[in-house]
Amino acid sequence: MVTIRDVARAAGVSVATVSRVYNGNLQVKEDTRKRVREIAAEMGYTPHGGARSLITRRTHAIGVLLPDLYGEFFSELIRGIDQAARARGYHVLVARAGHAGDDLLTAFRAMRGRVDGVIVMSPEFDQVSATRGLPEGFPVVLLNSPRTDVGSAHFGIANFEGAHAMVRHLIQIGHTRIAIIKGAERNHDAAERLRGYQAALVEAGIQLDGRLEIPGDFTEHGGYEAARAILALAPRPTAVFASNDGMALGALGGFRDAGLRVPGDIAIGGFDDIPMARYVDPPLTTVRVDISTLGARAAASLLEAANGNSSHAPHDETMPTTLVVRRSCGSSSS
Amino acid sequence: MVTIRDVARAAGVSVATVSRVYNGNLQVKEDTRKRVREIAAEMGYTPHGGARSLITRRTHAIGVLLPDLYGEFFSELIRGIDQAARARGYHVLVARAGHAGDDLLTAFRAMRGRVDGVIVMSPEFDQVSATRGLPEGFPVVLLNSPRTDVGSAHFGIANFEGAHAMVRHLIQIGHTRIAIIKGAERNHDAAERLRGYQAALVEAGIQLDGRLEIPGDFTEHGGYEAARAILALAPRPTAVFASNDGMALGALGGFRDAGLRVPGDIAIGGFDDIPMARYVDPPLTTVRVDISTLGARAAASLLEAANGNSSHAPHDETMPTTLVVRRSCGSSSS
DNA sequence: GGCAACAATGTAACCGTTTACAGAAAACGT
DNA sequence: ACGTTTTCTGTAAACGGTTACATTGTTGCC
Repeated sequence: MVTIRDVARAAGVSVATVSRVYNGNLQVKEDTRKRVREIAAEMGYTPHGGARSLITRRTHAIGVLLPDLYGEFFSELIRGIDQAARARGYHVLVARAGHAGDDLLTAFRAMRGRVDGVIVMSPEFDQVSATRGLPEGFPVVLLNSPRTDVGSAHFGIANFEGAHAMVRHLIQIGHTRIAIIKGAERNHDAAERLRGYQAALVEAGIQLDGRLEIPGDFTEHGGYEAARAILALAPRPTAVFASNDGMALGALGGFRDAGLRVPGDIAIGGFDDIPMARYVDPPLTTVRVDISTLGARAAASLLEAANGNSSHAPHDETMPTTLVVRRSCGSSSS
Repeated sequence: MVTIRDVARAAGVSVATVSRVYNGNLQVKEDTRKRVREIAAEMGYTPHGGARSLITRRTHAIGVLLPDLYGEFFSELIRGIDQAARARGYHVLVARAGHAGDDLLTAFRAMRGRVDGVIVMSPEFDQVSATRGLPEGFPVVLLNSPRTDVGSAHFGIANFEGAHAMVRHLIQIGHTRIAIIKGAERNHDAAERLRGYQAALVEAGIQLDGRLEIPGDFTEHGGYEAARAILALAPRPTAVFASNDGMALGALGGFRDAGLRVPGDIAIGGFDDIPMARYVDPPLTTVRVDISTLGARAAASLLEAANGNSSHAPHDETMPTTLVVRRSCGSSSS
């Protein structure tokens, strides 16, 4: 591996000069610069990023800690983050930071000295506490987590509003007995969506009924199971709000296997608007979230903080959601 | 930011001792070790990965260069890579290495000193050449690229065999006039799938017809456009093999918009078996590829090479594919 | 008690860069 | 010709760790 010293020796200059050439420092005579460039190219020299960042204290990379790497939600998120990062000349280090206790902390440690800041998504309440005891002043932005004093910024989704809009829509088209398939326990997004559901019902003067709040886990399989639980209810709900599209899809399968027609016999609404939502039969009414933009915004905010431009106070941004009406609920004209 | 020297001073030992404690070196007395650990924890010390890797020459990270970060193919790939990497204590650095000329080379340079090896996916023929002029001995595994002498290993998909099996299936259930929607130009996977299609036809004694080879670009929109081109053909093909599922979905929409029934009026087959394939109506007959395993295998191979265990000669592995028959082609019983 | 062997720790060189500071050479004004 | 400034280049000290080697303190053995 050829180092800056090898190049310097070959070009008959000092390492400082070579370094200056590579950093666009103007204080180098034109022909010296040219000679160094040529020799370096010839030798196949590439500056060692690690060494450089040791002294400059900038890695030009940001870390992303995610609970999971599965599915379109994350691919969209990473896409948005990468896009914003690369636009500013930054790289992206991705890692799974599991659900297990100190997993997050371990991942954090591993990133020390490798990244200029971290985007953390840890929807589980307790994990955020693990974020404490991290080097202070280290830029962190939190995604979809309950607001805390940790982190320089916080980005989230309008879970409450989205769920609220969805359920209000169901009520508007005539449903009064509406079940919800809840998201994972101790998950912040899930809790907010449940709140939105309840608020919409209360506003419409509909009595809350705990039996209509079916446990779920955000997986397709969980949705399928939930559908069976719903079928056992008497009287049967006429509509179901699944806390995410994955579960909505599972429930769709469950109902169909039981011989019910959607939306004829039972209406279903989801949340997220994953690309698949448009393709199922019937197409899924759901709540759209622009995930890649969420990621891009988070990355942009992180990089601002990392570059000291954190002029503005701790940032807290919530991405709006929009209701996307398709056929799985029956249109309002039905 | 607290360094190893701060800890050493506070604990009244030398930096060497602290370092030894953190590297599990046994040559440290039990109570010294304990004291150092306590003080370090109290001060919130975290070893600086960058500094460490400078001298150890191991970063415990691998880089992944992808042409795109969009869709389920990549999310699955990254998931597999991350899984294999983390199982061995490695991290993953993801970057888009665009289609533009020397983009790949730039990305490569940026990774120098940050990763122990790189997984490169560059289905475009010409890009691989850019891979030359990289530090020799640097572990690189190529994904879905034409075989070359570059890189320590090569992983791919059985594109030819998969396409061949798909088309043979179409022939078996009675089709003789079969169109193909081709993949992106100059793309290796696309070229192989086309070869598989042609071979299956030739084997069945069916005359090749260039007009049945519709251009495509692997996007859903491209599939939609291709469907319109196919409808203009006379006589109309009775079956279409789309070079990937995205285009198959687009074509499905195109045919439906034109009032055709699938598979009644025209059969469609795809390639990849993205999760969505199961959910569309009718469910898509396609060729399954285990993408996350592909990623995991590639990562495992890379890490072996990076750790000098490259006992075996340059590795070349092809992931098998399996035909998944669903309803979009009509079953063989039809 | 003296000496070898061993265990625990310290000293300092090194990894590949950047950059403050200093020195040399060239250009300038008088 | 000479001092002064300006431009270019070199020297060496960081950055935060690891590790070969040297040093010190113990123990075991005769």
